[in-house]
Amino acid sequence: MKATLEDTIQSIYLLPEQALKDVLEHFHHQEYPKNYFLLKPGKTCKHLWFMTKGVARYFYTNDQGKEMNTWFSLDTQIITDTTSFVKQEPAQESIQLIEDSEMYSIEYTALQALLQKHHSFALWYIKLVELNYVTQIEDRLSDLQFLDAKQRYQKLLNLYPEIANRISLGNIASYLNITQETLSRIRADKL
Amino acid sequence: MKATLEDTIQSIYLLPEQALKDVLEHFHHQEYPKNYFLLKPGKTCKHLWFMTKGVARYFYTNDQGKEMNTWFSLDTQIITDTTSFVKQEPAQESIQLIEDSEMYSIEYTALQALLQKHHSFALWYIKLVELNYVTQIEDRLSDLQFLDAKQRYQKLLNLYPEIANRISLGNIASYLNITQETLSRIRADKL
DNA sequence: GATAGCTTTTGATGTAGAACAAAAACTGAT
DNA sequence: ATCAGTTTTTGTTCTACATCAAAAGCTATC
Repeated sequence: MKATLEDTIQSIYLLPEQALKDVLEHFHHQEYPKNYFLLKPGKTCKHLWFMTKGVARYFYTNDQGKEMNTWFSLDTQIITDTTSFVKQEPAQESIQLIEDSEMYSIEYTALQALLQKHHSFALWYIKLVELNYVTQIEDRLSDLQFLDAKQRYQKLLNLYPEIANRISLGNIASYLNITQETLSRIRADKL
Repeated sequence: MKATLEDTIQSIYLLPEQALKDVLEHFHHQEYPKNYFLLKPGKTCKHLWFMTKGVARYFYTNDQGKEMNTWFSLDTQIITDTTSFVKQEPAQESIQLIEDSEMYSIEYTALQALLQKHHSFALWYIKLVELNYVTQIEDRLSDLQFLDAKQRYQKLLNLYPEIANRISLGNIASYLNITQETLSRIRADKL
């Protein structure tokens, strides 16, 4: 059974009926094909997306032109380039879909207006930022600091059991900050 | 010239007079000596601190008992264990002062009450979280992913020119995720 | 079912930084 | 000034993972 946008919103922080109605009117449903770019470097991130189906990857392109994944969003996650979105300044990373995907989105300006208009929505947004941005990033940070490649891979598998089927080895390796050769050896249990 | 607590608060997001007054009444001034622990693992972080003078380090103790620094706060920064504070669950890390320090603090419950009471304070807290937590952690995350030890050290020196005088080599090395031997060699320019 | 284009695996060699050990340089208290 | 404790430096060896190269396995299209 598929969660509705309303369920997702209410699960973050309960909004009174009036505010909820107003908020829902500012979200728009969209479908995008595999390989579509939600964000490219140099562009300012204008949206907060609630993905309902699909997969996205976040990546940087380094000086040698190599793409380095920093994050994946699977199915029911929130997507945005936090730094670009909150500061409304040009992004440095790309966000690209790696499956056909469906999502709801709200624009930065609409979000700001709703934050000013509804005290309850401001409290909702606090929960969203605290739980979805802060906690997630901190987790990832401590993984990078304390775990080796194999442990990071196992933790990723635990978090997203389907990841091995839906995301290519190269993309996962890049996220883990190791080469695909190393990840292949980890899978074959030679490391 | 020393910034007041009021200046610091207002620089994040301007509060109307009534809310500001109410907020200021819930902050308390404190002084703690060098080596004092603001937080120990297993304890829930109940405070948000605004340091006005001093230095703190954040660290984990790993299974082998080795302390690993994850962050420093110098002088005018905001201190808290974000994950423990926002979820009100036991912390995994320690926060310890490495100089005699002065700060203002507000308690979790007081903060929550103020968020409910003042719409403007909720908007203020959104800015605080967006700029002080999110942006900072994301920065650190991308450093860890893309820069080698020497580049990370140079960036740290750039950000806090006084750090080399106020924080020991061992503590800095631990933060950079390298051994003190390696940092010593970087300083001597042998790497 | 042959061809082309990806993706994954296997092998050999190289390197940044760890680990261990010990010396040298500070710091501070007596 | 002297001794004890801490912090920093120097030297050697070791290891996780990178890099380069090539083979093997998929998948899709005509």
